[in-house]
Order: sequence, then structure tokens, then C-alpha cells
Amino acid sequence: MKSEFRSGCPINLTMEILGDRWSLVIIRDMMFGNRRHFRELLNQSEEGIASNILAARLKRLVETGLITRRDDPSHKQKAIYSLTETAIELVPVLAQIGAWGRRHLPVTEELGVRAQLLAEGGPELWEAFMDDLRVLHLDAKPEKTGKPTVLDRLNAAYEEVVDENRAKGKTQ
Amino acid sequence: MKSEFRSGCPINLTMEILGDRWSLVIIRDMMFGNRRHFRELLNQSEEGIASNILAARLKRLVETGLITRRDDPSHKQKAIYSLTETAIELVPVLAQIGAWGRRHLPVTEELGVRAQLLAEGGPELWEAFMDDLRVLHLDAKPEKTGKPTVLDRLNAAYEEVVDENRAKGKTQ
DNA sequence: CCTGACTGATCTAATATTGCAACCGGTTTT
DNA sequence: AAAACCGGTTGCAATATTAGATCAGTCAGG
Repeated sequence: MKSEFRSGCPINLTMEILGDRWSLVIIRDMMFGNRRHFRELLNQSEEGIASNILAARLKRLVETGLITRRDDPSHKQKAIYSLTETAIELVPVLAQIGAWGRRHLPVTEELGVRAQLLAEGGPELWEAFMDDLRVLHLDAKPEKTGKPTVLDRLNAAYEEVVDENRAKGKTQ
Repeated sequence: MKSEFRSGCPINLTMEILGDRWSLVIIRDMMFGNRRHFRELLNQSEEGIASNILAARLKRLVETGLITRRDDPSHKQKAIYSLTETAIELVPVLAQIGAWGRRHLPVTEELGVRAQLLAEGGPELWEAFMDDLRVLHLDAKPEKTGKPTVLDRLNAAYEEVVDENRAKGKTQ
């Protein structure tokens, strides 16, 4: 029973699981965009992932325990992909990656606003977001707070920036 | 002047820069192992990176501004690689990745202890570590604290575990 | 039943990346 | 002079990635 990993270092192990061009981007779309079907992930992909790559990654992510796949009762050929607890706990990683990317790479304003809010909110907001994701993906019971979900807040901020920029753009 | 990136999303951009099997592992070795030469990175690699891949990644990391390369005055053919400020600011990302890997993947005790300390230390320790790295890689002036550097503390903890396990192993 | 759209998935063919081992000319050490 | 070390480079086979075409099963509307 030899390990298939090249070393037991946490960073190396994470790179063996997630160290590729697409895995984290797919998880991002499931997490922040609530994409749950193959076509949603394929056609609404900001970056234009190829269908066979998407299929291969989804299969791999299921095998590595980051997502689950179940049949969609509304359509016999449709599958619903959900994040597992393991993947949901990537929220702090994605938050830090987002913050770093926003500081050092040519991030557009619209697509950077979610990262900004997540960075400003800190660990407390990350926990609330993870709780929201557990409701959406793991059938956890929602807490009855009056507040909108973190996901709603992030998307509202995104839409706001989009609207602002559309208004500006029209005057040019 | 079109962008070469597929989208302006911070997570996508980071994956376009760092989304491969080796880049972060090389940065890890430079950061935590203070590997500064090609052969150090090649021969002391826990995971056994191939020389051509290492050469290609180093070149790419220089191009993307994550590391710099300068001649080693002690040896005409030797080069010294250093982390840039941009790469040093990956410390929080690596800390979160390490914490996640330690929770969810088969991390060995020795190689996990650094991640544990970094997670327990939190943002305050990360900042101190980044200051240490600025001294080592950017020629920043060291602060005159009586305390050992974070790097020394991490490595001391690692050696301690190695010694413990060696002692245990001998009785078997 | 027929149509047309949508589902997840598969195939092709061109290109890029990866891993491995051998090799290179120059430099330093012994 | 010989050996070891230096930062790579090269050739080669295997694998990964890509865009685009295609597939059969399923569904809703007529």
C-alpha cells in the first residue's frame, strides 16, 4: 500500500489535488456562481473551458472527494454537482487567493469586487459564507437570520458595479 | 493591446500565473527551505522535480515577476534566485493552503508541523514571517528583536519532530 | 407522433506540457 | 590533471489541453 503522492507536505499534496489550470476555477463557479449543472459550468464560464476538460475535471473532483454528483429528479439525464464539506472549507484559501490576485494582477473592477468584500469581511464573513454553502450544497438547515446570505450580498455588490459601469459606458 | 488573460477574475488570473503542479512548490522551497540555487532546488526537492521543468518554471516565475535572478559573485556560473515582494505576499495563501491540506489530506507529521505553527500563529505570525523574508530576499534591514526568526522557529519545530520520530523508530 | 432544443458525454486532430535520462561547456575543488 | 559541481539543454515518449464536431437520450410544445 504505497502512497501515490510524491511527498506528505501539505502544500505539495494540495498542488497534487488542485494544482492545475481549471479545478479551482470550477470550484469558484460552483461556489460563487452557484453553477450546479454541466451546461451551466460550460456555457456560463467566464474563461471558456472546453467540454472534455470540464468533464474530466468534474470526474476527478468527484474522485478526490471535493464534489459529489447526483441525478437531477427533474431531468433523467441531468446531474447535480455539489460541493463537499472539504471543498467548502476552501473558502479561506480562495479568499486569500482572491485578495492576492486583486493586489498584484490586472483584475477588472466587476470581477474583483467579490474578492474585495471577502477580504474586508475577514474570517468572520468566511464562516458565514461557508454556512450558506452548507445550506445550498449539503442540505444543512438555514439559520433564521434576518440578513441576506453572504452570496446574495456578494452578487448584489457585483451587480452594482456592473450597473455603474454600464451607466458610465453609455455616455461615451 | 489585448490582454493575454482569459478573464479579469482574481482567482482565474492567479490560476493562470500559479495554476500548475510546480510553481507554488518551488516558491515553498525558496520560502521555507531558503533554497536559492538551481541545484539546491533540484537535488533537495522533496518531490523530485525534473531539471527541465525546474528551468522552465524559474524562467516563467522571473517573467511573471515572482522571483528575480542575479549572478552569484562566488561562482561565475551560479545564479541566486530571490523572492520578490509579490511572492512574499503569498505567505497568507500558502498558510491557508497548508492548513487546508493538513486537515484534509494525508500529511506526514514532520512536514505538517510548519503548517500547523503557521496556522496557529495567524496573521500576526504571517506578517513577522514576511518581514523575515524581506530581510533574506530583498535586503531589508532586520529588526533588532531578541527573538529568533520565524523561519528558525519553524525549522526548529520540524527538526524536533524528526528527532522524536527517529528516536521512536529506533526501538522498532 | 414529430420537431427542435437541451442534456452529458465522446471523438478527432493539432498543440503544449510533462517526466526522464543523457548530455553540455564552463568552473571550482582536490 | 582529474573529479566534482555549476546551471542548464536536448531528445524522446507519454500525457494534457485545446477547439470543434458529433452523439444518443430526454424533454416540452404542437
